[in-house]
Amino acid sequence: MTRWLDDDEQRTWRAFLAASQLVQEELDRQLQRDSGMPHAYYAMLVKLSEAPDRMMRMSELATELNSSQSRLSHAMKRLEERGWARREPCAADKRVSWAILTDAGLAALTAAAPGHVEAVRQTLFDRLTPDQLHHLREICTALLPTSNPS
Amino acid sequence: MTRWLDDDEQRTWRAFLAASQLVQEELDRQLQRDSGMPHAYYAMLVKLSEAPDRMMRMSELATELNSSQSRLSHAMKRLEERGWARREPCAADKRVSWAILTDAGLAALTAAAPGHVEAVRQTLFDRLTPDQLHHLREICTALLPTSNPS
DNA sequence: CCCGCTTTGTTGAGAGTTCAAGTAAGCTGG
DNA sequence: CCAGCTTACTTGAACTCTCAACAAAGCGGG
Repeated sequence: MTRWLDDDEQRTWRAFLAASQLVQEELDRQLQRDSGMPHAYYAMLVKLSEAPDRMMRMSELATELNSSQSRLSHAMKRLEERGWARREPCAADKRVSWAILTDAGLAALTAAAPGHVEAVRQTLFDRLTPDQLHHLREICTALLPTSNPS
Repeated sequence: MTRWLDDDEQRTWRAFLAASQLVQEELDRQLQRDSGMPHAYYAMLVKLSEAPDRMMRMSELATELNSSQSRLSHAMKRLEERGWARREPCAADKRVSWAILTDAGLAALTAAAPGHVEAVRQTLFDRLTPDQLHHLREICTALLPTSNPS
């Protein structure tokens, strides 16, 4: 007995799918084109830049980014190759790697940020009313796992 | 003069990003795990199944799926390998390929649908109130290009 | 008619993601 | 204390996606 979607639900679902894909792809394309990095890398740079001493444990970074450890590990390898980040072993717990944002990485982030923010405005904020933005935030918060500790 | 995001906007943006990634990844994972196909393939099967004679031109399919032609072409190759679809040249316009859903493809879709719909309910509909769903639909519609013919 | 532009679609290389497997280190109960 | 479970992270293979380049067919003005 499948609980199929009715017509209204279908339309809502497809609109949500299309809109979220549109935004993600638009943002990814902008960053790739203008700054030569995918959005996933940008997010890593942001998180690291906000951390004390610009460093975080790999697993902590993965958690905050809702990323798999595998993905993060591959991505960090690329960031290291570009000189945007480096890894250091942790003396206290030898399983742990510290991910550290380098000066070059911070510079890359600083260079990329204005164009990215502008794109975010154009694809999201400029298209919605303040009321809609308020609703959107509540809706998205409701969808996130921390708000649904079932 | 970058129009930076204020604190409120930051939170809205990050919530939206996290929520839309969560839903997309959850749905993709469910389909891959239970039916051995990525969500992109599922969407192709759905569109073809709704088309007259279960066939569409490649470019039309790409447009409706908001997909690049390249992506669609690669994906269609896979679907053909699995026997879920086939391509036929169009006599009227020799540039065109018809993408056609096979019986096996329809069967695969039919088998995958219940689990997918259940996952959609669990990750989206069951977590939002009717009011929120209404708002969500309007918000997503506002984000889509057809509603912004600037 | 035909040269050039557009449309339709494919292909290959490069890059990112996923999944499963593997390594190494910390922890825990008997 | 040590066997076994868990945590942290890495690796390689398979797969998808993107981008640029390409081919082929329609189209349209001179």
